[in-house]
Amino acid sequence: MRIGELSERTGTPRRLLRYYEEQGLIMAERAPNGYREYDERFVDRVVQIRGLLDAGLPTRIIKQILPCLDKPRTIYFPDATPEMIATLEHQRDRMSERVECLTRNRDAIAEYLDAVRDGNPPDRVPQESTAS
Amino acid sequence: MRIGELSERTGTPRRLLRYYEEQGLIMAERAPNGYREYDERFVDRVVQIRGLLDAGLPTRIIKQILPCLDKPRTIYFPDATPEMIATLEHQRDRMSERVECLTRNRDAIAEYLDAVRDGNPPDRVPQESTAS
DNA sequence: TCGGACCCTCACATTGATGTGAAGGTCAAG
DNA sequence: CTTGACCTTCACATCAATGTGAGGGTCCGA
Repeated sequence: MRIGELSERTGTPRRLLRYYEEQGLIMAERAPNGYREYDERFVDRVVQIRGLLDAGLPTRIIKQILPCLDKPRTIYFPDATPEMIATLEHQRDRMSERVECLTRNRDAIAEYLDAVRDGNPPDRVPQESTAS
Repeated sequence: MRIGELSERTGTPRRLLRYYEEQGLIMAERAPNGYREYDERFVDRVVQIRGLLDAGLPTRIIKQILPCLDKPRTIYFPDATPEMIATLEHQRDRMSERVECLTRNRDAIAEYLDAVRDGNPPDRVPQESTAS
């Protein structure tokens, strides 16, 4: 598919698809006329990239971790330098911190919302019984 | 405490503490001489702000959700407008999405690291053998 | 063959979070 | 009283992610 379709299917402006390529996050084939040509797996890839960007990771880091995230491993273990390992471990831990922070605050928001909805004093333990 | 101490205790540049104030995230008292004066609870507050910023939330949103996160509720339920409720629900869901994305990718990194460690000879101990 | 819908590159603008430094006030210790 | 370590505001700089648009090529259908 070309950039327009990928853009629509991922909800990502063309401009950004080109930017991600410039940053080395995706590498498109080129048709003889110069048009970028993407295959199906770029859809998930782009969605994944956007998710990570939204979660606060810079493209520089995303570029480093993306290669390890392919389902069929394309990166051989011997290619992993000690520096890369260290980077990955660090990023893994940083991501865990982010998860904790987000979870904590999200739960606090949820608790607040529950309290507001119930109109009850917030000194009780809220419980879920609604599945929307 | 004054801005210097808060800066040191939170690992946050003074510049940013003033910026957070400018963005309405914290409101410092002023000493008669104009110096900002912070009490203990600002330490946690600033750490929390930084965590949320790092997790991709803009100051605009953080400002909206912070008031609901105080341990002893300072915001009364009647103050919650429907718009605010909707905003909070939306942010709560967005944060859940972020958590899922981060968790998924972090687990993939962890899995990769495990595989690398298993597949590599144990001479991966951090040591410099730079024969460059 | 022409128009419209694609695509290309290039380049400048903007926004949010930050860095940095100038110019100056406050205050405690020497 | 002076010095040095604080603090103040103001303002410009940077960086990453993104917006926007000019200027131009490609290709398909009327």
